[in-house]
Amino acid sequence: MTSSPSALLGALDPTSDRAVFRQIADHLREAIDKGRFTEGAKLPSEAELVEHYGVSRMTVRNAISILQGEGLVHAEHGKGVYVRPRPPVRRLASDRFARRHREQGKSAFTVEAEAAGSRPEVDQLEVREERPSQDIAARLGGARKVLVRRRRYLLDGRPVEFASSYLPLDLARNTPIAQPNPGPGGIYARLEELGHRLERFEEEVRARMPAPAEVKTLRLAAGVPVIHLIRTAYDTEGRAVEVCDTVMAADAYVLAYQLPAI
Amino acid sequence: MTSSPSALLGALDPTSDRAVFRQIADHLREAIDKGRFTEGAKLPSEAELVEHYGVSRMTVRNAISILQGEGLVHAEHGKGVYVRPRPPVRRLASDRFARRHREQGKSAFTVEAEAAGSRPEVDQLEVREERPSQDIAARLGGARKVLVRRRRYLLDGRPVEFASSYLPLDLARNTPIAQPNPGPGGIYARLEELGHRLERFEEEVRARMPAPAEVKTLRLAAGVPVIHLIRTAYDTEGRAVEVCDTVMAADAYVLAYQLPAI
DNA sequence: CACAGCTACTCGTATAGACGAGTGGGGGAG
DNA sequence: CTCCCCCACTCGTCTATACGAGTAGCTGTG
Repeated sequence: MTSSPSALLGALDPTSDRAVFRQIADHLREAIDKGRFTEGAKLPSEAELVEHYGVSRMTVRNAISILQGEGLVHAEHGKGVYVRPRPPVRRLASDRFARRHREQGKSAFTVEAEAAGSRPEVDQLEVREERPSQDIAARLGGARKVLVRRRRYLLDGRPVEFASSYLPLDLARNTPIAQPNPGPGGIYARLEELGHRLERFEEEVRARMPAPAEVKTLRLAAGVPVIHLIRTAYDTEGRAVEVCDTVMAADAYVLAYQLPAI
Repeated sequence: MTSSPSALLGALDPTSDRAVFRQIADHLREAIDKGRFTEGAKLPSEAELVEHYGVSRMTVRNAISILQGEGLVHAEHGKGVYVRPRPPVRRLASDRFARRHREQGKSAFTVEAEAAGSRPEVDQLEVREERPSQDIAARLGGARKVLVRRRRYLLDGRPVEFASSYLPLDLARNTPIAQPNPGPGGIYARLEELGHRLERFEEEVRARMPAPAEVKTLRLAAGVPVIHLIRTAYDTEGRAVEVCDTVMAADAYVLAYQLPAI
């Protein structure tokens, strides 16, 4: 016998013109915000909420779906509705492409994850030649064919990021970059060995709700947006030598940048 | 008499184990992606979809609510469900805090918006003294009281950003910074006049779904995340002189950064 | 012609009920 | 005692219905 939700949740206000399911959502949200339900805690079941508020089940489900859309809770079939724990975030430092980080044997992702005590994995690696989209082609200065490297990154078994790198084919073909494992320091190290000394990166950051394919690939919970990052790498001659298109689970990342006050 | 949706939408697959409302959502999403419904176009009404698929209205509404959660469509009471137009985005360039931009009379937001042909407004301006949250205090090096400047930014009447600046009180009290209008070049110009020459900014970027208050302030549609940006400004002595906490409508912004390849 | 009101259409909210499917615990069979 | 099955509980899907409320166009009245 679980204790009645009445101890934690108030009563509806029949005089309010706020819809009943919104009032219920408000109650639950407030209870979560105030710590009456902590991370990982189980909310009252739909049946209990129906009983407590004296409304129909669809009304209760409607309320819960609001909280799901806000990313506050997630439902587990057959078990219950739980307050979503905030997963540990991975901080992308602004110096993550500093040359000194490339001197080591492992990839930046691996080194950084292990330093943070997480278990890194790379997954779904795919290397192929393609005709680029108009956008990618334009960013690469009009390349007509590109080498694409796709891969998925996981932390402790959880997918957190899916990235596609595009390189002009004339630059990458028949080089270690076209190998699944490009070697220590990653493709940036190889690019520099090939004579393309990197000068700067440009990053564009957007946020949006994920497409269904992204929900699947990143195993995203309801109410989790994605950060869409497009990075272009330029060499010292001003040529765009790589475009990396990355989709990240927004609840797993915080991006950090340093801006000089010129 | 509107034309039947049958011309644009397929039929359900009864052998599929995908839920009916998901199949309907898939159909509509595909039709939108393929341009059979363009931006601003009206989807078939709930009644028409009920008729077309032979399902109950709740099932159709369930399907539509998926698309709303993805930010693809929005419903207008009494009118219909429309494909969400992508609003013009404001690009925040990485040099937006360059000193040369402060030399002019107007604020960065105003100058930039007018250059882009939009009508900028600043709104809900509030200046007050407060005890900072633990997080803000830590970022400001342990300040116990701060001056807070809050304001909302609008483009062409649409709220796009809500920002709060926090400055150590000992630094900002009885200066033009404590005035509602701090004068040409904004508070960064005033800080430099006060002897705090700015050296660098640190920005942290997160994305998440908005809290209800943010939905209201930014008049956010369903399925639009927010970008949460926290910027700390440091002077040449390494002191944190301002923290700016900004919440932006994610569909209105793209952030651009330049990273040197050191 | 102008305008008020009716009406048909739209989505919003809410009810009551049914069945399906995943989970976990308790009790009975071996 | 161990294992398996069943049952109770959970959320997931779907139907059918009802009324409320916003919108827009048509129509009849003044």
